[in-house]
Amino acid sequence: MKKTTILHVDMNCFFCSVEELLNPKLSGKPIAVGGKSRRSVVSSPNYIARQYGVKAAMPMYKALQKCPNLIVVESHFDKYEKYSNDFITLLKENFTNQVEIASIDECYIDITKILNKKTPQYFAIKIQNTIKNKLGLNVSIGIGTNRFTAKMASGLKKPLGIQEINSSNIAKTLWSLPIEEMHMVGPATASALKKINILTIGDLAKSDSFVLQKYLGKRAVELIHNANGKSSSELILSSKPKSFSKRHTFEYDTNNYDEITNQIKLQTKDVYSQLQHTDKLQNTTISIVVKTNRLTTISKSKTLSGNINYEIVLSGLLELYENNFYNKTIRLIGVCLSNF
DNA sequence: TCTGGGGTCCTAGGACCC
DNA sequence: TCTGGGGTCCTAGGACCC
Repeated sequence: MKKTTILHVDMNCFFCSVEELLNPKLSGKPIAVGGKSRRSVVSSPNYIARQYGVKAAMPMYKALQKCPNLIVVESHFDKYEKYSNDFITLLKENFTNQVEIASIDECYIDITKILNKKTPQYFAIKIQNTIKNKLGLNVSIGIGTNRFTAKMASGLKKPLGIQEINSSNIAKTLWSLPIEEMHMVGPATASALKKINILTIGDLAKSDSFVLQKYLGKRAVELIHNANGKSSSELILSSKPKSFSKRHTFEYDTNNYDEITNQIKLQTKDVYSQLQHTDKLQNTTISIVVKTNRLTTISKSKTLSGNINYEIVLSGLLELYENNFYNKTIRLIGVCLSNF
């Protein structure tokens, strides 16, 4: 059986790169895509901004402290979506339809069947050139035998990098990295692992899955597999959305009934119109999400049986709000539709 | 005058059914 | 005369990703 070859293709600083394409005056300057209000954060900084210590998810005021001449550009999601669609279409038309969309700026490609004695590097270079020539965007490409190694590989060389992780170099490329740099290991898992002296991806690779399950539950097995370069190479070629949501952080915390319910109405309208493009409108779960301070999120939901329409959804959401949060001072309000 | 917004997946407890 | 066992659905919350 032929060995599977997966590429992970990642567009570098995607939002910023699109903004620079649309407005060439921005290039060569430190920029960050994100909101301009007092509680906004950075969605995407370009490489120049990163040199000043600006990072994604950083509060914008903090980014401006680190880089006073930072140019803040408000996001244009419709444009990013267009570039993202073009990116996927180019790959499918020029290479293979074995493409899994991982997010707005990245995908996995299974090139096993189109290799024909050529190397993965040959295709990686060809893909980089195609995206650069047709869209004007830079991509980093990771080569692996499965999604995990490909994903980790693309992160090793940026921008415009090509890196392979295979069984002969996994120890050298991956195992020395600190555990928090592993895909799917966030702050909570990293601190749990550090407590039991698992500090690097190599430590995790060599750890005992039975012991680790006591700390991480079922996830332990998959994480150890990944660290050893043995995860799934099966791509998910198409999937339907499982939920639609909207949320909004108020400029200042509020308990104002009109202000909050107006937000709920706006969000519901938006989210419901997305739902109409799906085929089924039955047994839908509606949820209200609230943040009372910056740390805690509370959600209240209920499942509506039978057929639904906009009026039923909106009155259900308003009822959830009134029954649970009326007169409470809140930081964020959100609505979510799921389970359809 | 600290930390957005849009998603996915998993887990745990309770209700309810047979 | 004091509570089995299997299964499913619903709800709430947490962790993670970009």
